[in-house]
Formats: sequence, C-alpha cells, structure tokens
Amino acid sequence: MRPSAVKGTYDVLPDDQPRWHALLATTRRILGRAGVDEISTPVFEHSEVFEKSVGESADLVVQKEMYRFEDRGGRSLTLRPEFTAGVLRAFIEHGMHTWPAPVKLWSAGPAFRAENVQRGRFRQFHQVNCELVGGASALLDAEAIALLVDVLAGLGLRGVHVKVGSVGDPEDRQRYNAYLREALEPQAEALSEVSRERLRLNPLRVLDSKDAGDQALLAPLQRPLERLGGEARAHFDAVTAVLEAWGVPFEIDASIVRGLDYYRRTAFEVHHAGIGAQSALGGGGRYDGLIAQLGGPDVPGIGWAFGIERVFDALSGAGVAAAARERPLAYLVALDETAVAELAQLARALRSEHRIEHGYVARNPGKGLRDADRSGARLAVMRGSRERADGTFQVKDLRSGEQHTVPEDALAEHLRRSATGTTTDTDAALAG
RNA sequence: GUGGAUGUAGCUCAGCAGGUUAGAGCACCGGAUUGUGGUUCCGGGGGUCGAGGGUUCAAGUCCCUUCAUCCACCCCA
Repeated sequence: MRPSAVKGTYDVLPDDQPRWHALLATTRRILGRAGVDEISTPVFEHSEVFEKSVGESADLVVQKEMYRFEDRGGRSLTLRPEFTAGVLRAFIEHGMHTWPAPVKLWSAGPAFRAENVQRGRFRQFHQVNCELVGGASALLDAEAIALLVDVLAGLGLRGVHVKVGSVGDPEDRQRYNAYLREALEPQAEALSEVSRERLRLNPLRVLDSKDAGDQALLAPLQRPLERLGGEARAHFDAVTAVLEAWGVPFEIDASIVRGLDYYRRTAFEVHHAGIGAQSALGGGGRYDGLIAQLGGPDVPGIGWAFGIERVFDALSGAGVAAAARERPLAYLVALDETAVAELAQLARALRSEHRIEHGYVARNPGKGLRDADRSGARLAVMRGSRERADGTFQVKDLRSGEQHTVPEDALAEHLRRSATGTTTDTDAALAG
C-alpha cells in the first residue's frame, strides 16, 4: 500500500502554490486598506474556548465534529473548527478592548472538522477570517459585509450572491421558535420526516427544508425577519440602508438561519452556483455578547469567514486563470565534472539576484539543454572544457534559440539585462 | 450515520457475454543526435487489475465481504 493523506486532507503541490499566494496577497491588500490588520492565533486552543463559544443548542452535533485530544499534561485541547473563538480569546487575553475601537483583525489558515467529506467539504480546510470588534453601529455590519464582497471581487470572482438577514436578539429567536412550533405542530404529520425532527430540535432549521410540501406549509407563515423586535428591526433596516447607499449588491433573505447560539441580529451568507451542493462560499454575523460569554468584557462585534477551497472551486469553474509557478531565469549546464563544481558555486553567487537552477551532474549538451528546457528557464548557461579554456560561458536563449559567447566577468550583467523589463507570471498575478 | 457511483501503469482511462504473454495516450528512460533543447521518428522500463474470500477447467471480468475515493443526504461554526 502506498501511503496516502488522511481522509479529508490533501497536499498543495508546487503548481498550486501560486494561487494560494495570490489569494492571500489580494486579501491582505484589500483588508489592509480598510484598516484590518492580520493576527495569527494557534491552530489549537483549550477545549473550553470552543465549548463556551458554541453554547448549548449546538453542542450535541457540533462537538462531535471537533478534533479534541488530551496532551501529555492531561489538558483537553481542540483543533480549531473555526477562527472566531480563538481570535476573541486573543482579544480578551491581550486586553484589546483598550485599543482604539473598533479593533479589526483578519487571519488565514487551516481549521479542522471531523465531518464526512464531499465536494467543498474537508476535514482540514482553510479559511480567511475577519473580525470587527468593539462597535455596535450598523455601519460596522455594512462594512463587514462590504469587505467580504470586496475581497471576493478582488480575487476575480463573479456571480456571487450576498444574502443578508437577521436572526434578531435572543428573545426574538425564542419567540419565533415558539411561533413555529405552535403553527406547525398541529400539522406535523404533513411535514417531511427531516423537518419533523428539526421542529423538535431546532425549529428554525425547518425553514431550510428542501421539501416542496414543507415549503408549501411554510408559505403562509411569517419569516423571522417579519417578527423581529423593534431594536433589532431598526438595526437591520439601518444595515440594509447603508449597503444600498454604498451600492453593495445584496438580497434580503428573510429566513436566514444560524446553527450557533452566539449570533445576534445581522447574519449573512455569500453563495455561488457551480460549486456543488455546498454552495456557500462564506458567511458571518454579529455576535454581541460572545466576548462576555468567553470571560471577557462585554464588547460587541461582527465577523465573517470564507472557505478558501470553495473560492478556488468557484474560480476554476469560472475559468479564472491560475498563476504559474515561478520559473528560473537561468539553468546552468555542466558539460564536464569540473564544471559541476564551478557552476554550483556560480549559482550560489547569482542567486542573490535571480532564481538560478542547475543539475548537479555533468551532462552532454543535448541532455543539458533538455534539462534546462524542462526547468522552464529562459536561458541556458553552458560550461565545459572549451569555455574554461576561453574563460567564457555559452548562453543560449531557449525561446529564440540565439546563443552568445559571454566572458566570465560579463555573465552577471548579461543575466541582469535579460531579467529586466520582464516579470514572472507570479508577479503579474500578485499585482493583478 | 445513510445512499449512489467508481477503484486496472506515476497521471487520465480502454478492456468485449469469463478464455493464452492486460492495453492506449500522457509522463519517465534510452537511441536517431558522443558539444546543442523544444518538434518528429524508433525502442525501453514500469501493473500483487484496491484487499480478502468464493464460484469455475479458466476470474481484471461473476458472487460475497472489506477498504478507499468521489458525489449526495444528514449536519453545518
């Protein structure tokens, strides 16, 4: 048996690295201009950080999907299933509530959930996460949503659907659950099996049913958005008004639902057709009260995350070109044993300025040029007994086929001239 | 946890109603070309046919079991 990566994990091979770098560079640029700074937190935390954050209603299912383990000291640790809890832990730990508000933080990296895999769903997956902490204004909600849209647009993604709703305040949610139960329980027999189960455990999720019969039963009922309390309603109206004023395209989703307890008021999702059943690229919401729940000061906040793999899926489906791996400027070809050592040393010197590769063994010119060609190098620099006798190199342009005899002391300048005025594919992608 | 599809070379896949030495393209190695690459031509290496069991004179092909992958359901931070 050949070894294989753990189920739900995968390798990012060299050819795939440029698009990761490009994604992170674009994210950094766009969020940075909005005053969002990067923070890196550990991939694991004390288990209680995540347990406290998810609350009670979600614990049954959600905790089963956390990678939890004990270290040698008997501490219970958990691989992060999401970023928010860890970032807020850091916010509390470093007293960031004393920093100028709002504190804006983004992160990127792996997260872990013990779920069954399918398209767009992995056990180790990657997210870009953004938190705006320390503001209750609807302006902050709008900015969060706009930033998510801006980043995805900056990556070249089109066809993104932004859905904005509100889960209300905790009282609203309780009231709505009661309303749903009251309305649906009398006709529970008519509901699908799945929805009946949901009605029992988490009534809000009945709204997500894909069953046509269920939707017919739901049709006459009011959505959560229509039963918001006065303050939550005013907040929601303010958020949508700002988004409209800013020209951020969105649609109101009256039945948007969150699995976790900690969400308050604004909730939003970004979807894309053509990435399979898991059509959400990302989402987020307001979580006033969560920081206090984690043991910190009572500071409001809002955040979002998007799945990097899903964005790549959407991008490749849309035919957005991926950047290519960086190519060497020159590949050095040793035509005899003496040249092998000479070129290894030469490569070291030239690498202060360029990407230079060589083959570590002597080759005849045919093989050597083939090696050079496969490396993707623009130039092949050849050295053998003849060149050594003359104190020169043969430098061949692998695209034009032009070949020059270049004196030893002119080589560095020759390479420099070849390199200028051109950019690598990667540079071009990053600049874009 | 459930359902469907698929497991044959490094990769993408053929392989007929069971029948000799299991194929192709790409990739890799060598030669044409012992100091000139990419194209072309010729040749070559490489497979426990996912694994285990069964049926049969004979199994990549049929049956059972198991594992893996993909997609979907469930769930979704």
